[in-house]
Amino acid sequence: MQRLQGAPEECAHEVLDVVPVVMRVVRNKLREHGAQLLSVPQFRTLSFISRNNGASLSEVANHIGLTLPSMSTLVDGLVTRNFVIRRTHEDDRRRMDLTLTEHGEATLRSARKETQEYLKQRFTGLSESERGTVVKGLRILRQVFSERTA
Amino acid sequence: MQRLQGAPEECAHEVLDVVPVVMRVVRNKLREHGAQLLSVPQFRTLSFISRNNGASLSEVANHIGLTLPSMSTLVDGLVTRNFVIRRTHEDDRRRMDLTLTEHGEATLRSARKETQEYLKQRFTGLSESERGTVVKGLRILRQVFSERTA
DNA sequence: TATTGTTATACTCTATAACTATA
DNA sequence: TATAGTTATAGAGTATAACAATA
Repeated sequence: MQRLQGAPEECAHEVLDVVPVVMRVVRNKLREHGAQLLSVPQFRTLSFISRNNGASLSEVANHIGLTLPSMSTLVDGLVTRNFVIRRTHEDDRRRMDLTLTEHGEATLRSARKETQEYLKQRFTGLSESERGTVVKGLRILRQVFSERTA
Repeated sequence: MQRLQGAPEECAHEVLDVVPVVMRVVRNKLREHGAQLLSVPQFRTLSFISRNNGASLSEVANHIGLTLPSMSTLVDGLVTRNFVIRRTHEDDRRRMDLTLTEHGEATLRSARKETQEYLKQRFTGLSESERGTVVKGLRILRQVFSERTA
């Protein structure tokens, strides 16, 4: 079965098999992050808002891949925890402008750092070329799964 | 930034960035599976039991990476939906023997097929060599993240 | 009327703590 | 006493349906 490495079937199979396993490690690591534990969607939401200051709720929901009500609830939690500031947009009062607080930025930074630190360790056992393959593979996956194919 | 492809940092960064995106697509696809929608943990649990007939609850929990209570609840749902048979072990009456029903096997098969079918499509746009890279990268990831490092 | 967001409701996921049954 | 599982409880994630406010 090693010979169909280039087949779409094999890609599909490996994705279904491997991605959930990696995901679980990432989730557990993020959740360990001291008192300020973050779920994966919370982490991703903070990341997005940090990169897109003043984003609207719809924009965030769309990017993260949640429905609007789900994102509304999620952001609500982030506001309560003082990670996010939510104000109505000046011109269009239906929209919300989302930005991170200082505390939100700091939490995001340290959560990202801790998690990456941990993941990094896992990769030190590999050869440089193996790591290169991992990075290339993931970049291709990002491209494949970022397209809004619905 | 393209030049540090072989660095552990870059692996960590890509994992944190890309894996959640792919995961979401997989989850949504699994959940679309007709009336018999499965969550990712449910799907993985059915897969494991199918491959390991008569597995105990602890074994399943351990493999999937859930706590025993969480797995107990999850399996409870699968039993209710007639996907799984749960009986006490003959010799050690503390243990549970888990097996799939015919219906469970069939559901698993068709959920896997539909999801893989969908994922496959996404990969048809790639070159054979790109797909090879994806497969190789994922196999390395599996190896890295299967080790019980805690 | 169309768009942006929130609220209500309901399940699943998940953990920790406390418990029961068996060995 | 140690092991295998369950039950109780609680918070987060998520969806759909119904609603409110603004354009």
